[in-house]
Amino acid sequence: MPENEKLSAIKDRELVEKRRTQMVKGAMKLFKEKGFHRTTTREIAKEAGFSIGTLYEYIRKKEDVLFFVVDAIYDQVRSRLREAMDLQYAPAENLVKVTEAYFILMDEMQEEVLIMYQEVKSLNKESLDYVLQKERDMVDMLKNVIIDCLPQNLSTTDAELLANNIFVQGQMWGFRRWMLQKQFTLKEYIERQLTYLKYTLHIPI
Amino acid sequence: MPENEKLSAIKDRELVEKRRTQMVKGAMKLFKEKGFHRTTTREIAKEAGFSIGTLYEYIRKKEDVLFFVVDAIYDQVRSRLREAMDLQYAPAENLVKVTEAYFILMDEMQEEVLIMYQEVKSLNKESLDYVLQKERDMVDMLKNVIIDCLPQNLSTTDAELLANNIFVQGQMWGFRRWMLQKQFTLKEYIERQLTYLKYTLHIPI
Amino acid sequence: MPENEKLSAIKDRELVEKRRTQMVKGAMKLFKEKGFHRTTTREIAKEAGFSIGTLYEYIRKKEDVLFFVVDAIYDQVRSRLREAMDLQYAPAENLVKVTEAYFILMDEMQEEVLIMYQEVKSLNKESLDYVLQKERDMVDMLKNVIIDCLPQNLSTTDAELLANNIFVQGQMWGFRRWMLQKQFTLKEYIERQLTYLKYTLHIPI
Amino acid sequence: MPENEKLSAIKDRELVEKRRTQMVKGAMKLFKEKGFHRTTTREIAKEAGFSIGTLYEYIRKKEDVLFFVVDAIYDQVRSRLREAMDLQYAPAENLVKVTEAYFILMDEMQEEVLIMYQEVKSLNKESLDYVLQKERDMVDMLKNVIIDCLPQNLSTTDAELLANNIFVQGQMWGFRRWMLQKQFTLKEYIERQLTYLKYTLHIPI
DNA sequence: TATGAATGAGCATTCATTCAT
DNA sequence: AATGAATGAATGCTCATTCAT
Repeated sequence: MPENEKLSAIKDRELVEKRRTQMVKGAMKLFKEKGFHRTTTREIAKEAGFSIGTLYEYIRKKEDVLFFVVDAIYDQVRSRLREAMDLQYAPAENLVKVTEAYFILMDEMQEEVLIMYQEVKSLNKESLDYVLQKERDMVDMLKNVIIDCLPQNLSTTDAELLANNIFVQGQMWGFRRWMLQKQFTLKEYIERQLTYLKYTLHIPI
Repeated sequence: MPENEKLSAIKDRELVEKRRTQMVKGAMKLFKEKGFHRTTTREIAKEAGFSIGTLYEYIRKKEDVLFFVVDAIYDQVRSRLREAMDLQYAPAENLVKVTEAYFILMDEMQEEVLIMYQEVKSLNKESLDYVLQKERDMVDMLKNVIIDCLPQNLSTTDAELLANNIFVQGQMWGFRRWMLQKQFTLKEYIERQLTYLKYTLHIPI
Repeated sequence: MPENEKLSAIKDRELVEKRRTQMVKGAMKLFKEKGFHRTTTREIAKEAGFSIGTLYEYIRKKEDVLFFVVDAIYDQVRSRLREAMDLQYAPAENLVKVTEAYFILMDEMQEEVLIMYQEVKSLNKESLDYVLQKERDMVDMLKNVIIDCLPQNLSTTDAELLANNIFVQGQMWGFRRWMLQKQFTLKEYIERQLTYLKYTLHIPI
Repeated sequence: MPENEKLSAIKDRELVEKRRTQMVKGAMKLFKEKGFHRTTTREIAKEAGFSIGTLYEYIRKKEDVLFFVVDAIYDQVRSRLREAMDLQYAPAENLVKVTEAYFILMDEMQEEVLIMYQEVKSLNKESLDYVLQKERDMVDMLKNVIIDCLPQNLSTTDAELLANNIFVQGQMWGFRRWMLQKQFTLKEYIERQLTYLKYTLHIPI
């Protein structure tokens, strides 16, 4: 968020960070259980371990909590995705490793991803743009990994679309769990999706 | 909805149907604009063309409106998907036609699909199960079309997963429009996704 | 208030009138006791005899209550002032009678006048303009009565200023009661102020 | 204020004085802009140049700030009025000079006078009495000047009432500015009011 | 059947005041 | 003396739901 700084009346930056962490942790739990709209600011404050008055020393509006939560989720996903990309392999192997890591990550963060999908619309335009840019960045990371494996008949534009496909396939493991997780184990799911991807990219199985 | 019947105090079935149609139409418009939580029952009644008192003759809780809306969306998608499947072609051709039709449909119903994704969590367990069953049915329809084109190395389980992939790729055209619709026209999007699908299914381009 | 109509969600005009009367009566009592800011909307509703929800069916914001109260006060003053002017006397006599009536009126409405003086600043610009116009109208009424008694050396501009003087002298009987009402009875106060006025206008005592 | 001393926990009298001056200056500015109720203690502290904690070292309740502000206004008016009275003229001339000075003063202090009129009711009884006594003192000063010009047919009681009239006419220049300052310049206003006063007191023009 | 006035629990947000440092 | 983080009671306002007509 651009004017991150102005959001809090508290001067001690470290304290702000600490309280925000408490807040995000508490709010995340509640949002998972009942969604943003059904969670009250009082509940958030209580779950975070401080009073409603204190909560409002660190935010201006309830919506700010949502922003901090969504932002934290994105950061978490991104940092873990980066880790996976730091291990350098040969292009095809790298794609497999990164995709696997991403799918495993999405499995672990199912609830958080659901929050993003269902509540993001409650953010204001500015926060939304900010957050969507983070998503674009992550897709770009995936895209670059794909580009390294691109066969001659596919372009970087294809890489972009395929990155989106993988991205959404990772998310769908969580938000379609009622359908997918009855049919597949995570391992099976990953294997099959990777197989389809390899066919598409003409990578030998 | 299982106890569809109990929902309304009104006896005249036709009237009930008429009022529900009005209600769904009005509510859909409002949900598209501001989501379920931000829409009030008063607004729904007004948009539907009757009073708040009358609205409550046809529902018991605000949530019922959401159910009717989501149900109507599913029915709409399903019936249009059926139409597309009624035209019989050779298996591979059929898959292409049905997928194309589905993607075009998802393009037209972007807003409605967004409602489903974002508000479904507000349904109670019973309604949710009912609605998810409809989604399963539709995935099954797609799955069957895929099965007819399945190469030897893929199983019906793969068909199921691929059906899910297509299903979500259709939806993602709408809910990731901020990313996809800047890069692709609908036609391009469909062509590319079909190409990847063909590679996966070993259908010659 | 210009868009008086839009202020209420209730359709029955008569009921609106009735409820507003209740509301104004209750609010006036509370404002006299503790002022606008110290009075809560809940107290207003209770004093008016209905629930907080009902109160908000008849207003949009707390400030609207203040407007209705101030408006009612002005209307009351104006209508009683009109009555006094309807009795036709000779010019000088008329001025005396009207001024007397006005002072008596101000004595009776001390509390209400205090509300006007102390709370009017809480009205928004539009309401304030509307209300000040009413005050101008009343001053004009007084001015016209004075004009009929004007000696040669005074102009209509003087009449306007003298009208303002009388107007404020009437109000000051209430808001400076802690000083004036210890020294003078109302009768004495009126007599003396009239005497000074007669000297100024060269009316023989 | 009677227990002026008890109000602050700070021992150093000079410091107390300095802080109060800062506080009054800042609060006055804010009260002019938005009134007492709409100004928060935080804003007052900030405008005064210290922290909210420090503010509360020099007051006990928010209301105390109002008292200090009103008290300061009264002192300012009184001291300037005294200055004007120190220049000794002949009685009639003196009255004119003092009244002129008072009107000019009221013109300069319009905003402050408005604060007094509109917020004084928020003071507690004790502070109110204290403050009203100051107003009485000032009226007395004016009264004495009038007494020196009194014609035979008017008593000291008349002098008191006429002092009140002048007093309020000075204030009304500010609080009825929306009406008066469109019709008159300050000079015109003063001239006319003085003329009426002279007629009343039988002072030759 | 239809209406819409009434209700009040519930919510986000504010702000005077305190107190440990 | 000064600071500013913490508190929570208080408040304006909303809105799903009911029910008398």
